[in-house]
Amino acid sequence: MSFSLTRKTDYALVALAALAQQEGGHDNPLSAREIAERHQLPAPLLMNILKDLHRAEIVCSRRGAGGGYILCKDPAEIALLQIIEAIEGPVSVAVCCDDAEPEPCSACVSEPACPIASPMQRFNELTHKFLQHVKLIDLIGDQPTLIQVPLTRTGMNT
Amino acid sequence: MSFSLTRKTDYALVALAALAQQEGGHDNPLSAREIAERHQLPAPLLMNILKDLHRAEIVCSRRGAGGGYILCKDPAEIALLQIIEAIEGPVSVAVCCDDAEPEPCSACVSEPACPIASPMQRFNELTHKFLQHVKLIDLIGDQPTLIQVPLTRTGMNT
DNA sequence: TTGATATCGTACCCAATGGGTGCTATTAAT
DNA sequence: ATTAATAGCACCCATTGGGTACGATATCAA
Repeated sequence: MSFSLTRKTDYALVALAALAQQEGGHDNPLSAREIAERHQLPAPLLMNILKDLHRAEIVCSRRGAGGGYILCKDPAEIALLQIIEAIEGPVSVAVCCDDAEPEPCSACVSEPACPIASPMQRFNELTHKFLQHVKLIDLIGDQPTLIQVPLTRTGMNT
Repeated sequence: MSFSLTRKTDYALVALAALAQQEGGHDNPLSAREIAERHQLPAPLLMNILKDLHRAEIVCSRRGAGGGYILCKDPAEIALLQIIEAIEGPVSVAVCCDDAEPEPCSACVSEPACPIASPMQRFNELTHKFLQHVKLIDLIGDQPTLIQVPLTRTGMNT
């Protein structure tokens, strides 16, 4: 079940698609409740999700009566990576052997040249680039998409 | 923490990398215990993982004394999708609105044209193609990689 | 034939976390 | 002032991923 979007991210995409289709721009925000009712989603949860999207500056909000959310960026500018990280936190695992990570994995402790490091780093790289290339518009727009993910070598410079 | 490989898949990659580097082919299998010790992984868990890889026919096994596992395919032929699915089960979520799924999601119940369907289907499509394009050799080999993931439109034929 | 070494299958346990709720504070329109 | 909305908490529960245990089976070697 891993390596798939969580349900919360699903909901986020639903909400973002709704916001993208909403007409009227800044003068016509869409409330969380409205979206929830329209798509039969649990309202309080969707509220939390929209809060997260707001914190990540993917959507703008207007409080008070008649308020709601609006998409403050172009759907072609919003990468899926942003959305996922807004909802679920940083996308990465096995950051071992990474400079940012002080604690190396068990394999690194014993091995001078950790054999996990590069495969894992490479895959994380790939995934990041992949998710950065996929934009919101690719998922809700009409045009077909071509994603190119080049993997330049890092580390393992034998 | 979602949309990342689980630790078990990490271990699987470690094991597969070890098997790929193993010399001697069918006459020189590598035991689970050997791999576990070499990389400081929990042995019983790694055994289970290798069992899964065997069930998925990614590795071949030889029982008994002097036995172990060998990579029975070319690392250029093994897609990451196979590995992940072998360890963690089918990679897909929100299969709603899919023919295979009898129970539609909440949104589909209410909406004649489910707005989630296509974004989710598209993303699953993308992810599948992505993971099919990434081969084991891409993660353990020396050459840089270029992954191209074309997304042809499906559904939503307005 | 016996023992040692492996995998094979299955069942089980525990901690982490994703999915979901509730409450209070704040902001804005009427 | 009242109502309608978001903002920020803190909390709960069921699922599942990470890890263990054990008995069965297969193979090599003495």
